[in-house]
Amino acid sequence: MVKSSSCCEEKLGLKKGPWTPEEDQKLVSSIQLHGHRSWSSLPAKAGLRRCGKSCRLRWINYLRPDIKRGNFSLREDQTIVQLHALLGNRWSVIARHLPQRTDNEIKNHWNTHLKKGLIRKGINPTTHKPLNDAANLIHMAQWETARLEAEARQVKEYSKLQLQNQLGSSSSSSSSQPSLTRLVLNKIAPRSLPPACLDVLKVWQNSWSSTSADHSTPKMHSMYAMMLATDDLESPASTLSFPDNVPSNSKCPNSNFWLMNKSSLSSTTTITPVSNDNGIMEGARNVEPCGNKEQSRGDDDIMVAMGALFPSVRQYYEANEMSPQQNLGESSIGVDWEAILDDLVNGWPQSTAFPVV
DNA sequence: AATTCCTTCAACCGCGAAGAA
DNA sequence: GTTCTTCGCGGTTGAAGGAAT
Repeated sequence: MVKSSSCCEEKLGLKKGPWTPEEDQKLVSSIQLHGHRSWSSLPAKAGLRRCGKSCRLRWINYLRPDIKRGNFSLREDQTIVQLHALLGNRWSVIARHLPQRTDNEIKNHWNTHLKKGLIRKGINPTTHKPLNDAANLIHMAQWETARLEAEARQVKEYSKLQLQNQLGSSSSSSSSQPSLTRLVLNKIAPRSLPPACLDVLKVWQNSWSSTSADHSTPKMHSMYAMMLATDDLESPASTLSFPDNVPSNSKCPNSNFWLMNKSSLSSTTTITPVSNDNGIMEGARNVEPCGNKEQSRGDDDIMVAMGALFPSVRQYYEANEMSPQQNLGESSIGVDWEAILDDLVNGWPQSTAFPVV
């Protein structure tokens, strides 16, 4: 198969394809000497006729000294499957929890081994639910319905806001305000309220109640994993995303849903949902903050979504005067996502069962 | 032994995000 | 505020090698 050439190699005559031992040696020597702060200038320094991108990939996926090669252990397989159930195909995030493995290696291992293993066991590798699970299809449909309703309401709400803003500020020219249509088409609409999570919660509640009857095998419902695996409670199919410059009056009063953002995260206080024996999320527990976590947590968006969810969940239950068992405990802003994820990987919540290969 | 089919995984590509100019 | 450059990510490809016919 003939691939189209990338931007650089055709013009500059750069080499592509498998690396030779000589090229590897040049790359390693150069990185040892100069580091790799600028991949674009590295090939020239190293005397390589490769593009910086190719050098970076070769180093990260193959030459880096802290890479563990060889077969994946059962423990690693389980970790990958569990994280995939939570995160989806976010290989780079998954790779952070397997420090000696690269995202590319994990991705390949998933596609060649783990995915097939799940299918053989009758588990949908995308949803991590049993294949041909009629109940799951219903839940998916409920999820999608809730999402569409929430998005429609958000657009409607924003339409009102736009109108109010335009009427209120005669100084702002119409051209500086993007049209609603354009906003929708460009997939930029603000968060308006009530938050989408409340729609989601209805679905979620149903999903829990439908499974909680099975006391002998409490399960973490896929809806939960699905929610975790989405950014800010959007479903994987969501077409909306949101800018940060939403007018403050469009945000939810009496809810800290919107106050939760990446910059608000700290490792001081923690909140984690806890399942009771019936698999119902019933409270919070504190988790000791992790030690020195060098890696950034900022891009773990789903963890932000998770943190954003629980205060709103609690409020939803309180507003609906639901039983204390279904409350979700105290809200807090600082969340130690590393600890939560570690807990999940290491078997928490105790009463929930992830699909394991 | 020759051929075809299948599996694996290193490497490439395009895209979006972030930062610099 | 806009344009350009660089980086990082996820999806995909295709060469190589093994298995099946």
